[in-house]
Amino acid sequence: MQEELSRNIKKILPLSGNALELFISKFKPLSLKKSEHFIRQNQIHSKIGFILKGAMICYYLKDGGEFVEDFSFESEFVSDYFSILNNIPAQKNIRCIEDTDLAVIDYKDILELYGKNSIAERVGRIIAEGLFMRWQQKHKSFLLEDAMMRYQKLSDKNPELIQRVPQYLLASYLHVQPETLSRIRRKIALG
Amino acid sequence: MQEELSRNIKKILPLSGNALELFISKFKPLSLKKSEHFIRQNQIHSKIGFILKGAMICYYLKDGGEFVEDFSFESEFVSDYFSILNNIPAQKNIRCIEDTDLAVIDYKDILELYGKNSIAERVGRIIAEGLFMRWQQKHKSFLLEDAMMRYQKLSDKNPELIQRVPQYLLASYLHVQPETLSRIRRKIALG
DNA sequence: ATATTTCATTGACATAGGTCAATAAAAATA
DNA sequence: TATTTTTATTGACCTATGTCAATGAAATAT
Repeated sequence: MQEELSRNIKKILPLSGNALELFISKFKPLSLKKSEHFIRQNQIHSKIGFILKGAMICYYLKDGGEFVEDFSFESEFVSDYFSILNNIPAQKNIRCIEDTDLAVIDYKDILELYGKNSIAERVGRIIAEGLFMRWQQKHKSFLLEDAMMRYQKLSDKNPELIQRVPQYLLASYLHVQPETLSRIRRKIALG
Repeated sequence: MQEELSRNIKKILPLSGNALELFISKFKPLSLKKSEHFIRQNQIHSKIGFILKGAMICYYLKDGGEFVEDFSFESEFVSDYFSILNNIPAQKNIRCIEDTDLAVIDYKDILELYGKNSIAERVGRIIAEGLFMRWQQKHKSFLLEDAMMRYQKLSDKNPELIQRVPQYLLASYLHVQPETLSRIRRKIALG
């Protein structure tokens, strides 16, 4: 697993040599079946997963309903980073929507790395900056675009996702009802 | 200005001694009148302001309309950090809604600091983590709460803001029309 | 101080999206 | 493969919120 992990991590983080090896060595493999949870709301945890193969969703539970916040696929990290940083129980759920292989690291190992290796601190900053940008853009799209525009942009930018994800979850992610997404799709299909 | 700035920065960033002084020394004062812009969409820039006194809004222009993303007050930073990090022209506008005194630093000075001072990198990480958390929570509230709930939580958490900001801008921030916010307020007042 | 402009409120009405129910299609399971 | 469960589509209807217009209040400028 470590070789595959190393190869994939190198692609997305500016790490090499000693720092990379030290980082990689802390990961442990974890395989989950479709519909199994990696993290559940209210659970204490500090784990961060890296997806080697598979697909997952992050969602909030509210009034018995699921509100999808995000999808994650190969070579992406999954965690409730907010709750880890604040040292509080998970605020959200992370569940597999396909059989999934993960490499899992504990946040305390990352904190240790921050102490040991000066490059780690910089990588931590760059990751956090990336997360900030991603979430700001997400908020921007909710502020400026309606559901149809969000759907069209998503299917332009990430057509695979549309295929890979059930439509009722995609609807939740776009913040409309499944019926509404179905009507949006029909409207687009007709032109 | 530097003394006042130093006092305020100390409150919000884990900086002291040399690192603090070095950081503070790079700021330049700037005073803007109500309705003047600090940053305009499409403009090239790399400045970050720290509000000493006053109030500002960040907003996007789309189809001639203003979409308010955020308000900022004393002891808060304002910038289009996204465009700075990506080295692209500003994506948004930042304008004073009161006469405002700023201390302004250029991002290149911060980059320099990252090289010189190991603590700076950590502060940069912590700031970015804070930004990530803030924007993720903002997105979460749009996903889980309606405009009335968002208004109520905001006025509980930040009653001063409600007083200080014109209602039509607050409406835009909550992503409803001014008429709708007016009706939300009436509904709440009646119970 | 007065005039002018901007902002907040309210009503009437239109419309997008939500809800509920039925059916069809697809996927999972036996 | 057959059966059952889950998901997608469609129609009818309802409710939220947007739009437009009028009025009054507040802020700003002269």
